[in-house]
Amino acid sequence: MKISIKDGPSGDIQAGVTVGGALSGLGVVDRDILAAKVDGAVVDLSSALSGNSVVETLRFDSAEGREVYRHSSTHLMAQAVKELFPSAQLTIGPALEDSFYYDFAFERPFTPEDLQRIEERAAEIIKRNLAITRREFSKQDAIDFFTSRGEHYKVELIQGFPDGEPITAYTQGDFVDLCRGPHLPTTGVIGAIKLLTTGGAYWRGDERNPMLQRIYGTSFPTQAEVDAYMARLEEIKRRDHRKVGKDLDLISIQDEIGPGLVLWHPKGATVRLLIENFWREQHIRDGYQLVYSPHTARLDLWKTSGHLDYYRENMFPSMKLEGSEYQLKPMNCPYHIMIYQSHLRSYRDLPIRYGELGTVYRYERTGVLHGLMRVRGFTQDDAHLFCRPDQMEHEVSRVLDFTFFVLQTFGFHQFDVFLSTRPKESVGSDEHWTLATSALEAALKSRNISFHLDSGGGAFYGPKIDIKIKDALGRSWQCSTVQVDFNNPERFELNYIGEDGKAHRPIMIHRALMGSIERFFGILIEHYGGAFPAWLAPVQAVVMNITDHQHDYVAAVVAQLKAAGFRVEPDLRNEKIGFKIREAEKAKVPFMLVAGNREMQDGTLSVRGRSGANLGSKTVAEVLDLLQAEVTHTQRELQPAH
RNA sequence: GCUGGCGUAGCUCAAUCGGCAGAGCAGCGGUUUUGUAAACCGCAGGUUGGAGGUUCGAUUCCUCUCGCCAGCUCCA
Repeated sequence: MKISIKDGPSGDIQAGVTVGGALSGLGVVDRDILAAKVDGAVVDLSSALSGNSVVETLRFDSAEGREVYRHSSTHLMAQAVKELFPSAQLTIGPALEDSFYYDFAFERPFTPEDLQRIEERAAEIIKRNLAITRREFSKQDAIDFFTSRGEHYKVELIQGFPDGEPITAYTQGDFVDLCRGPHLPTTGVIGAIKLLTTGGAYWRGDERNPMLQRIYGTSFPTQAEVDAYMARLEEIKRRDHRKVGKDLDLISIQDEIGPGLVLWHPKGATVRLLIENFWREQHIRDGYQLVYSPHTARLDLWKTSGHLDYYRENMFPSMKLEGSEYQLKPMNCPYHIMIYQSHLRSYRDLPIRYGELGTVYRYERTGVLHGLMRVRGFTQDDAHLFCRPDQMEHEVSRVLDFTFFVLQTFGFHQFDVFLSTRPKESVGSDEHWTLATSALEAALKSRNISFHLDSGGGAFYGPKIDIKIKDALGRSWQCSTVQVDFNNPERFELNYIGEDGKAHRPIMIHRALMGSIERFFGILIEHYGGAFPAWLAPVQAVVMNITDHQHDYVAAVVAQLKAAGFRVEPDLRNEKIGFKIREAEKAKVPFMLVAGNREMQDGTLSVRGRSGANLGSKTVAEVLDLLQAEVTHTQRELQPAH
């Protein structure tokens, strides 16, 4: 049979030879080959070739190769666990993006000491270099086999599999695991394994099921790569917005105030103010009308909107007042709808775009609260667009342009875009769903945005586009969302008078660019590690004197810089210059302006950039230009694309 | 909400077996007048998250409770 290796040789190979055999037969000998893709399917190197095929070799540099590598790593870890803790039962153990986990049914949580031992045992199993072999069972044989081994969770899994299809398991030494594969040829292929953490996880992800013990780990071809991965985890920890937020005195969340309720300290509030000012300016420029709405409303409003039926478990309890009930707002939409409703609208009025930095309150279960990322009171950068069906695609395109422009201004340049379509349970006609979904898709295509399809992932009231940003550490965060809503226009009986003199129902689009200011701020903190660009830095420069002689000079310079609109603070304390520099560095101030006698005589300042850059001596006028240039650097990006 | 872990000074952390709650930094008062990431001396700082219990005696052991952390589930 004819075998051709992708990007490699090809030739005749005897039928029935394994992939690995074919590779070596064609002279492709490479210990880094982990598995192969034959006619599109990822297979073991030990799998047999049955006919003419195109074989693509998979190494650690491909996502599929890494998946096989991590998957075999979970088996390696599971084998180590079974050897040390025979009573632990196997459940499932998949590969993640750059790590893996395995869930065990075990009578107690694993301790860090256990982890240490498991890791050592895993390293030992690597040294044993056990062959990893595939085995097929009939369903009944598989059930008998795993029952005899006491692996009751595996048996439950097998029972859920369709009848008649062969069931596969992989064996390495005494260890056998139910698994579809594929896997590495031997345990010795794994270079370095590192176990990370333990935690609880429900069987099949359902909180009514028993709690299993999950162990997370990672593996790489070399120890150096493991070390680099661990260093990255350290960096993530170092940038944690909860730590940086405290260190830089930006925000606090205090027991006395309540969980998930954020206090914005002056420096955090300064950054927020800058974000909000930018947001408002740009919205006005982009044709939005800004509105305000109260934090509470009669409960009836939430009955009409349907929130009481669909969202109650996420709402704060209502409060009684003067014989009626009031509800703290979990959403801004009903208010914007009521503003729309306050007049009879003409087709000429549309589109109407209402924007609000609207603070909402949602009851989140205690276990899900997380710093600024998940809170109970937060401000959405919300807007609701009311438009005619024929305007939908254009409006969505505008929102997309606006979103990318805003996100890029804040230093985010990588995005993952998802288009979510109709879920099983939904309202609205097929016609509406098709119209809206194709409008969203057309808008994405018109902007040449590549996206992933999340089939059935839409809201019950309409399809949506979600945009996830990637931060400096490559992590994804969901912020922006554009959602079409068929539900609210119906519930509130929204109308506009068309050209034909008749009432028509407008389309409503919900959208948020940053999502929540709290979360976005948390992401920004971690993205920049607290070192905000000059236009966002709460303090842009600190002017420091070397001795008391320059006291008045520094005070005068600060006054001058402040008058020019910059956020500048003096540091006139009786401290050595090294100490003042250290404090300003710790506070992540972009510029440190030092004045000694030399500078005072020349009317200059010695300029130090963040993290030690010596920018030399500059006159006060030159410093003003420098600061202006830094701020304008961002402002240049502020030109909307349309 | 569930499983596990943890709450000690503003911050970071000590305190042996249940036996006088301690250090560094920050703060305050002095000394020092300093050249690019930590000058020196002194002072002050605590209901050990909260409530109850065991005990001659509880930061330490037990119960409850509040909060935080990790994981699960859920989400902006």
